[in-house]
Amino acid sequence: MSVQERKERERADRERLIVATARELAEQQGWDAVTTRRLAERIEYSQPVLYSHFRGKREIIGAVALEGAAEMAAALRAAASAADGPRTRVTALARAYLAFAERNPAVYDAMFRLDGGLAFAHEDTPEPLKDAFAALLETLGEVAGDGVHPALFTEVFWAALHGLATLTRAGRLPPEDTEPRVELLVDRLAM
Amino acid sequence: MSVQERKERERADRERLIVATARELAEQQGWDAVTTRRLAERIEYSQPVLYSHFRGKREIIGAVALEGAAEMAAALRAAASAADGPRTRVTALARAYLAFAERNPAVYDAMFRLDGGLAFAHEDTPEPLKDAFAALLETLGEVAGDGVHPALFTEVFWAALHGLATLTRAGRLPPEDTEPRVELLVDRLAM
DNA sequence: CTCGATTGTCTAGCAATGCTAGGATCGGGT
DNA sequence: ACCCGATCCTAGCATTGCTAGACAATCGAG
Repeated sequence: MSVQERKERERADRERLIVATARELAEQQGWDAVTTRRLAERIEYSQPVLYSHFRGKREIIGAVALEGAAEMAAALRAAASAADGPRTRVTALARAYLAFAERNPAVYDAMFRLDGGLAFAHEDTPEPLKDAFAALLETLGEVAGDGVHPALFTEVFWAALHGLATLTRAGRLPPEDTEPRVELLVDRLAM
Repeated sequence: MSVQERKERERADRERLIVATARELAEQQGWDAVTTRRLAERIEYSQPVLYSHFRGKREIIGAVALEGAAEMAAALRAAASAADGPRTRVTALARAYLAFAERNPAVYDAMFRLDGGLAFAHEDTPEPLKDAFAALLETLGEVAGDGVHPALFTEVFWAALHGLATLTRAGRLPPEDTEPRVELLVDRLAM
């Protein structure tokens, strides 16, 4: 039985290696550079091995997205818990969100821009994604205001952050004024 | 001289045909289905003809984006001018923006999601893009509030709209609650 | 310890993609 | 009528995601 366990462990290790390598490569040279061949070469296996772990490239992107979602949730909670007072927490949360997007552009793309074959807003939404939304909700729910559904408020606030993140990264918004944008957003939206 | 003029006219016609066909195909089957071969077949020319008009696929996407930007600017202005009172105008503008994104998903993708090789927020930003932003600014500048730079306010509001549009289209947000989201956004952000 | 079977991995190849070189063909000007 | 240039197409390249089939290593049974 121990033999089989070792094999499973090795398999799991290799799967982690694939995901980590894909992420690394994407952060270094962009997702376009993440081809199955290059990825296979980096992990020092042949291409078909990838397909014994994942159904295809999409699933690899999805795996990176899930890993990123977990990290993001942790980062958001850490930032929020370091601040006190609901509004301060919201500001810290917003800054942490945008900082995460800026520091991990490839991961952010995997989560929200690319098609990782993940389901959202459904029953079968993967746990890390639901948890990342929950992390937002925890802090944002406090400042939704009377008569406003916390989830709805969180969606709107999240959409605004997502818009800022993507438009900035795509060069649609000059990056210098990020801070005043955050302040304006929190000032107006949070009650 | 007339011969040359006719040729130029025909060339311009064909270029419009290429852009229109690319857009149509993208709206019907998504941008993934817009391959140079399929596109060439639809316009009843061979592939290399495309490259005598555009440097590559990116530029074709860019052309669709510019066309879309002009349309969007017109749609936004029409919606805004049909409403009176600054806040009502903003609501109308927001609805028009999201409606445009929903009705022309491929065009919206070309404008903001895909890489069309266009420059933003620079000197050399194409006119239609600057004009679309101007259309937003005209209406949103009125409700920026005291001491808030109209352009900055417009950027934030735009980012929020963009976030709602993309997250909804990507299935990240359930589409039913779009209207209350818009109301919340206008309620809080507009002064 | 040996042998068959199963499991795992790689080589080789497919169809589709964006893009380009080279030759054929058509038309206008002299 | 002829030539020359513009215009267009056939054919092909390298790269992509993905897969079939051959090969080797490993494990369990006798």
